[in-house]
Amino acid sequence: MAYWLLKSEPDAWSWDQMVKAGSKGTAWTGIRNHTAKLNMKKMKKGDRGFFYHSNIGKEIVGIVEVIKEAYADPTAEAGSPWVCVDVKAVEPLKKPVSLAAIKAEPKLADIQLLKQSRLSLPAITDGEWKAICKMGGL
DNA sequence: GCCAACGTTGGC
DNA sequence: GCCAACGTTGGC
Repeated sequence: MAYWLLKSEPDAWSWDQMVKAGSKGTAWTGIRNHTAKLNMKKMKKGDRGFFYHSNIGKEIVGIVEVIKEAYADPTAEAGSPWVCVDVKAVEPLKKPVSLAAIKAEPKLADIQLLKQSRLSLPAITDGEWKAICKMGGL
């Protein structure tokens, strides 16, 4: 089981919309970055990810689960290499974990989210996952 | 194959 | 609105 962090601008797609999509989930499309694409191809059904609000909020608000592995992104040009996955909301964090809190936590100093701030799909290690869940009250 | 210019993301 | 990080493009 691997862990990920999915960035989304709440203006475009928020946690509330993720929850409303229910168990059918939604396609997480629009990734146009090769590092993120490679990570997406590693995502397996059942993997979990944090749902992070970028720009507005700048905090982790919930947990999602991969329900469909990488396939051709329907929002990309036909024949382009871009892929997407389907994810569904699992549960919200009891207490959102802000970017400031992540930066302040020594255990999270090496987290890819901070190392590559522009990457929309960083990986999360087991240790980081546990630490953030705890910070989020789970 | 290098590097400058430029565009985009995302935090502040 | 600014700027740092960084990916991409295009000239050489």
